[in-house]
Amino acid sequence: MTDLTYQRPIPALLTDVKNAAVGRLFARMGDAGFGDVREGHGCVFGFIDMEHGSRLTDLAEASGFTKQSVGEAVAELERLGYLERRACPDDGRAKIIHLTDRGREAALTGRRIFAEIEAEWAEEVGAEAVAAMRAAAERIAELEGSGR
Amino acid sequence: MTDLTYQRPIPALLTDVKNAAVGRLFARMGDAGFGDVREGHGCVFGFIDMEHGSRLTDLAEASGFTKQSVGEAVAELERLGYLERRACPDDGRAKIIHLTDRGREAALTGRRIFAEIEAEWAEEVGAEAVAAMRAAAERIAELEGSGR
DNA sequence: CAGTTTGGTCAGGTAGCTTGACTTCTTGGT
DNA sequence: ACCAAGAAGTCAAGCTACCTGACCAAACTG
Repeated sequence: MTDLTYQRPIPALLTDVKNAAVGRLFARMGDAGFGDVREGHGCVFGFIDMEHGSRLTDLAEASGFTKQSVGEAVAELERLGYLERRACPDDGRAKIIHLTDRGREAALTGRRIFAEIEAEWAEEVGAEAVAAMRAAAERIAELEGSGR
Repeated sequence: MTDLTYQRPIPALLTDVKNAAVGRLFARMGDAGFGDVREGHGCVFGFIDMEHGSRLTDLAEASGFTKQSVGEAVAELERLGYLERRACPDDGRAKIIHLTDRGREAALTGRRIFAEIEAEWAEEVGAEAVAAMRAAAERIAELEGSGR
C-alpha cells in the first residue's frame, strides 16, 4: 500500500471486480426471488436462445464449458423449474432446452441487474471510466479468444 | 453476436481477460524456468514482503484467502525451493516466511511479465484503453473492498 | 447399409478452496 | 504471578465446480 511503484497484479484486480459484480448480482437475484440460481448456471442463462431454445452442445460450445458441465447445470435448472427439455423434432438424438416463464423472468432479471451494476459503477467512478473498462476488456477478450 | 442490444455479462468478460493474462503469465514463467509455479501461489508471491518476509496470517489477510489455503501454498513453495520458513524472534508461535534467491527471482520475473502483458495489450488496443481499464478496475475494487 | 460422426448421459476424478477442531504460545487483567 | 482469552499455525475432512473417459443411440456418409 505504501509502495508507489507496485502495480496490483492484473488478474487479482480483475477477479476482485468480477467478484464484486457477482456478489451484487446474486444478492439481488435472491431479493428478486431467484435465490436458487447459482453462478454455475451462467453457462445456460448467458447463452441460451430465449426465443427458440438451444441445444446442449451449442451452450457448451458458446460458454466454453464441457457438455457434461453444462448438462449438470441444465439438469439442476430443470429441477428448479427454470427450464424444460423437449425432444428435437428434427434430430432424434437432440433435445431443445427451453426457458420456462420463470426461467425467462430470471434471465431478464439477471440482465437488468447487470445493467444496474454498471450504472452504479458509472455513478461511483464515472461513466466514461466504466465504458472504457468494458470496451478495453471486450477488445482484449476478442483478440485473445481468436488466437486460441 | 448478432443481437446488438446484448451486452456481454461483465463477470464473463472480466474472467476472459483475466484468463488471457494468466495464460500468458504461466506460459512465460515456464519459459523462464519457473514451470512449477502455479496460480494458487499468487497469494504468496503477490503479497509477501520481499525484504523482510511475512507471516502466514498477514499473507492470508492481504490475499483474502484462509490461513489454511495460504499455508498449503507456502508448504509447496518451500518444498520447491522458493521460500524458507524461519522462527520469528519476537513471537514463538509465528514463523517468518522469506523468499529464497530463487523465490525472489521468480517474484520479479512474474512482475516483469505482468508489465509486459499490459504493454502488449497497450500495443493491441491502445495504451489509453488499457490504462483506463486498470484505473477503473482499481477504483471499483477499492470501493467494493472498503464496503465489505 | 456398414462406418463414422454427433448429441447427450453416466461414472469417476481432481484442484482449489472451505470450515472445524486443535496445539502452542502470547497477552492482559486482577 | 496467574489464569483466561486470544492469536499463530497445523491437521483433518469436506465441498464445489469443474474436468476426462467411456458409452449409447441416432444421424449422416459413402
